[in-house]
Amino acid sequence: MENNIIEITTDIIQGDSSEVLKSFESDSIDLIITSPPYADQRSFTYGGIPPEEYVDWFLPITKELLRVLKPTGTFILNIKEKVVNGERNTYVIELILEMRKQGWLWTEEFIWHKKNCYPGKWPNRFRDSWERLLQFNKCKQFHMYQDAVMVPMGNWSKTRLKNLSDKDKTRDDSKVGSGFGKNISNWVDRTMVYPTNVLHLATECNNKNHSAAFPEELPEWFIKLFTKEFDVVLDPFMGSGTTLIVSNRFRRNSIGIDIIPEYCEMAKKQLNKVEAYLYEKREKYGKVKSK
Amino acid sequence: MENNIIEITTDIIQGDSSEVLKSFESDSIDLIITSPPYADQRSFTYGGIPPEEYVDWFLPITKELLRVLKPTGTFILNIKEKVVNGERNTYVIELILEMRKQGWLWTEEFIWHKKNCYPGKWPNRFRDSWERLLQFNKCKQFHMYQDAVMVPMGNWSKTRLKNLSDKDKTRDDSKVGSGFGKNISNWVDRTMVYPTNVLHLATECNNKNHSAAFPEELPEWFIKLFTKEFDVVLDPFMGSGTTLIVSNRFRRNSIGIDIIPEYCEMAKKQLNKVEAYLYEKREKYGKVKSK
DNA sequence: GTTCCGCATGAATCGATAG
DNA sequence: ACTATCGATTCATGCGGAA
Repeated sequence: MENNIIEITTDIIQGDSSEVLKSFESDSIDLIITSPPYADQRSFTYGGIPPEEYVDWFLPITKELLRVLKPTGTFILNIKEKVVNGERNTYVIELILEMRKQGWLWTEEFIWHKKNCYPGKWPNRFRDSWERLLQFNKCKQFHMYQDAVMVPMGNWSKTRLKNLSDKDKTRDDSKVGSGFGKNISNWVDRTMVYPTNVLHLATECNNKNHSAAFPEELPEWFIKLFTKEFDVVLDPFMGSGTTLIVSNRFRRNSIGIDIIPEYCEMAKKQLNKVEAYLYEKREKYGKVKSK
Repeated sequence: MENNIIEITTDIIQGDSSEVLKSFESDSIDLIITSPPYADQRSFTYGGIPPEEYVDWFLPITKELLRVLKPTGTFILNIKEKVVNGERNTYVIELILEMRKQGWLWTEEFIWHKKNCYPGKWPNRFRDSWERLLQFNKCKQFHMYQDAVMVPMGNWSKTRLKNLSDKDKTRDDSKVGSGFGKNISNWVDRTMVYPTNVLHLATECNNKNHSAAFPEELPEWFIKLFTKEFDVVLDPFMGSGTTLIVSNRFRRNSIGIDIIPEYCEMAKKQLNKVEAYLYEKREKYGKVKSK
């Protein structure tokens, strides 16, 4: 058979996830990754849910997510409890317990260490520089592609990660052995190492309007770790669409849902840019291989 | 009044914390910092508690801890849930919820990022390189001395911390009051910054036998942050006595409890070494000022 | 089939030493 | 003072075998 282009589909659905998801087929999603609106007492702009209602608000959605996820799939939930009345609120840990009652397995908790976190100073509290990345699964036997997220070891990682475009990454990795001679030959044996469950990423999100945006590296890491090409990624709180853009870039199908029409528009615009860019690339570099 | 030596007391009590603590005076402790035996299904060597019994086992102790803590005091709990049957067990988050019912405030959760974590490779899991440091308080108005844990900014921190042996540290700190003050105050403006709630420490403890040891930097950080000189520090699961040794070094009174006689002996030996050393120092550098 | 325990497997960073 | 080695350190999991 000849090589042909397999289209990567990227769907944006405007609506309430708890309703929209009901029309989804069961066992159809490979990875759910999302950063839901955090509980917030004050700003009710973007679905700001009061902390005490947060669990009840979220559970109907996680119930549908459990249904639509493939048995081998994974659900990554980026969340962090707010300080309410001088205390860390408990809605996140209550949510974990309730989700387990629904049938979710709480497989792991990754830490996202935000290297440049919000500035500020308080008399009885330091700056909060980490968030939870809760991993939930349907079954113990889920897909995990660990090799896809190996990182350069030691101090190289820092200097290297600074100035790389997307393409430099792969090319760099394959060419490391040749160019620099003896210095590098020491490293060649074991340049790449497995990461741990602590992620060090700076929080640089392009879309400052969205209240719950994460940097592209975050969905990228989990998309590489838990999906392969042509798998389906779902973000039930799409926001500005970072998850979809990254999915598209790495040739994963994706679906984004958001209740706010403006975000859907914004995500569409972003995607059009990306797709135009990708189309150019295809023309330039030839057609994409089918799987 | 003349300068005179105020003795720093360091008490070691062999026994079960849930019983021993009952004889303690209420509202008498400034800081509780401890790393209790983690739940473990398998090894019952050091009070290995099965996960499903962990909360019930711990709650009577936290009840007493709440009583003996000063209203302005803090309780730091170093803990991490094990993987049980492919899932992160929930005993830690259940413990948080139950402790709040006792009256504790869950003020903050620090992350201890263990830079050199346990080896291993598993098909569906990366190495676990972080632990929780849960901060509990009795009242919202607790003592916090943020300036005491400011860190040199940028790369200096690394290079400085590298070259510090234990002796250098003590010498540093004992001299801070006198000669070096001015120099430091110059730097404070631009080189010292407040830390965040993520601690980066390597796990190297001198006492290899103890199954529940943390590195000295950990209690050091919290002792500086939450106590001043001559305050009282309590470790209800003393183990090899790291908390007491550090308390002593920084001129805090301390009390350690452990159920295992061998650990009490070990801690006493360690302390004797330290005290002999300190005595030498005093002779050399003159008497210690009273408060 | 269950559940239990023992044991082999397992990776990267830090610190000190030497060049 | 910087670099490159070596050696030491680490509160784990999953698997298999036994009860």
